Amino acid sequence: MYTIDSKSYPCCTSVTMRFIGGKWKAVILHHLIGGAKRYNELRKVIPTITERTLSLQLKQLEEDNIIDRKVYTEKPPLMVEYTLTDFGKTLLPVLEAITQWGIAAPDNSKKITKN
Amino acid sequence: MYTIDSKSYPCCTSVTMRFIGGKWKAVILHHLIGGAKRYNELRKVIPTITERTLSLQLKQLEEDNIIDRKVYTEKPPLMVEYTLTDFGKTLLPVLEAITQWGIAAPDNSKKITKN
DNA sequence: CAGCATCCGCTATGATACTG
DNA sequence: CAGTATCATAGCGGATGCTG
Repeated sequence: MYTIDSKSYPCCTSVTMRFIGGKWKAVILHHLIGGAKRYNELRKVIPTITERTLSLQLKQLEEDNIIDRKVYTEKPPLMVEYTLTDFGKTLLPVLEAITQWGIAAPDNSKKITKN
Repeated sequence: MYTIDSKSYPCCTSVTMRFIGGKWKAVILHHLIGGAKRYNELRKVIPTITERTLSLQLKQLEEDNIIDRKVYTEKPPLMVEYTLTDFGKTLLPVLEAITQWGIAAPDNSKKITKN
């Protein structure tokens, strides 16, 4: 049994899902593998996420110390960059496995269409 | 861009999360890696899941052709076994990566307590 | 044993408009 | 540019009781 922020998780698998579960977190992290990205750059590569949701997910990832948020300007227009922390980088093998499966999946399931 | 059941997914990562995302699916699959398990066996190894949720998640995994449901009796008491399908087994590398990260995570983050 | 039925609150996600 | 505010909704997950 594991405890995170006063909540219980029954096994190691559920611990991982606590950090990268949900609809968007793995996708965001996937796009940060190549290096730092700005808020609007993330929006462009994930066109179906809304501003609000992206904002909330980034905040949570930052709280979990998986990504780092750096502000480069004092006054508008703002310039903010997001990068993986060292802890976040320990997720690389997981993200890689998730990505590879997603690439191969359309060949293995009729439900998935690539277009 | 990918399409599954008339919904759009912006990248391969989000496709994978469509199948194993959420709080429980990866946990359930993790416990099926070793072979077939019955409904109540799953409940025992995942004590914090409710009957209803386990039931719903199993149904969804079955619909996605990730697990197979076999009924071995005609009349009560019922005997039902769940196993990974061949398609489900393609998830093994992903589940393995998720599990390994969960095992190592408490050493890398102060937020996680093992007890 | 392996579930379904019902009710319900919470959280996640979304649409739109606005701001430092 | 990088968000926040507000409002709204859908689905997840839970509690309890019942059934073939």
